[in-house]
Amino acid sequence: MAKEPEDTIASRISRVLADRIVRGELSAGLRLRQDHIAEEFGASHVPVREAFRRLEAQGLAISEPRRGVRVASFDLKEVREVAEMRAALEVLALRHAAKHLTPAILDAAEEATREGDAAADVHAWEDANRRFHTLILAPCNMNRLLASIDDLHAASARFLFSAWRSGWEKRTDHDHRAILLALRQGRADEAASILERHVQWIGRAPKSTQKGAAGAEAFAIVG
Amino acid sequence: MAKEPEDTIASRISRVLADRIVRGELSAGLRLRQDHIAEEFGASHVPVREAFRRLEAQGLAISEPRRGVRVASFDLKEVREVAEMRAALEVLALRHAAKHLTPAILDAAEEATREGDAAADVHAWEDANRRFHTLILAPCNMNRLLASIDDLHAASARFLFSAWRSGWEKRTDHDHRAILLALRQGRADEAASILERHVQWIGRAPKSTQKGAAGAEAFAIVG
DNA sequence: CTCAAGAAAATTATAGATAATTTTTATTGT
DNA sequence: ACAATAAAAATTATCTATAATTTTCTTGAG
Repeated sequence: MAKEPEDTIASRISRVLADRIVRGELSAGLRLRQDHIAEEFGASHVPVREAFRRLEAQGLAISEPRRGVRVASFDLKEVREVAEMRAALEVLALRHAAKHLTPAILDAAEEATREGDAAADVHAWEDANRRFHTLILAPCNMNRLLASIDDLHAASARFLFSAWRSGWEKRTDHDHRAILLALRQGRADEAASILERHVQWIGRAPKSTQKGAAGAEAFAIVG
Repeated sequence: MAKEPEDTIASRISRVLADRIVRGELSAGLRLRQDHIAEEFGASHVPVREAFRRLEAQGLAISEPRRGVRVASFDLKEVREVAEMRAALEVLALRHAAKHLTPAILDAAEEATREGDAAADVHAWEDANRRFHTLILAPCNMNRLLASIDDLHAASARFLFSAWRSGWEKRTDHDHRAILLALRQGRADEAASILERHVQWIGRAPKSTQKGAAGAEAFAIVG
């Protein structure tokens, strides 16, 4: 059969831990004890430490010498920072990707949007959302840029999952559709400017719910 | 006396190796053998591996499972990618920093510009250049953004040092001065747009030298 | 003389062990 | 009861050792 995509234990551990942090299974500030994690994965602590360095670079954990590693905390200010970085970088990526977008790619992105609209829970929505963004940006063919955007997506998703307490309510993503329409019509600049606005909504505008009761705790979570 | 700023061996190794890669002492594609590096630093290979993970995240090294780590290679396409990312992110940083800039900071940035103009070699110039950018951007107070910009600066500097074969020739940085003037006069938007253009010159336009002999090998190296 | 097999050396990835440090718990004096 | 302090436990950072893999070297067939 095919080789496992990950050869080293360290990369597997870092991927699993990153996923747990993003999904909120490991909450902010929690101490990550290398021996315990090593035991859980049936490994020694050496690969665990390597995984830690990776999480650190992704901004998902912070490490203090001799005091160990903990899950990175984040506040609204940081969420906005990530949103603005995403806006800046995704616009750049889209500008370069635009000329390489094919109808097939745009169809796939439209399908991802539909899946997002139909998503039954926040995780399914996030998955479809990420797929949409990746589909229209990947053709820019700039690996470093795409890697940075990926890390920022993870940070966004982390906020999304942590902020989402109540049930999931389906809705239609008009921004995604507007972006696709503009791209189909060759209006790349307009697509980019919608994307820029779209991404910046994260953690920015208070969301007006039907009850209006959520108050200051509710934020627009899109992107 | 004061504690060393770096407590762990791993971070010291990663800093030294990063510096060597950026300065071109370790050339692209070179294999980094953990035991040799460990021996040089009088350490075991465990902290060396942790340093590797950090260099990987910074884009200065690439690692293939079981095949070791080598110094990352880079081509002109990647240099442009980095320049465009820098442009996007530095503009964002400057927009936020602008309102916090004091005359004292701008004076220090002007001094850095003067030092750059007077620099006797490319390393001194790069040092002053980086100081200029850091001075005017740091007040944005967005740590994640600043960390990303730092990594991109390192990549730019690496290209600068590698491309610079001939002797250093002094010149006056008009862009830096124009940015400072705009900032002093409260025209943040104009400062940002000059900065955007300024940074993108890296690796972009062929540089016209007095001899005209350098040809396709010469690129504008500023920023 | 070139090229491919196979042996030898080097190298990676991981485990297990240890000293130093930090955190937790227990203890004592007020 | 409470704070300060001392003893105990846990944890980190690092080193040394080892199995598995890759690279290099050697050698023999065509």
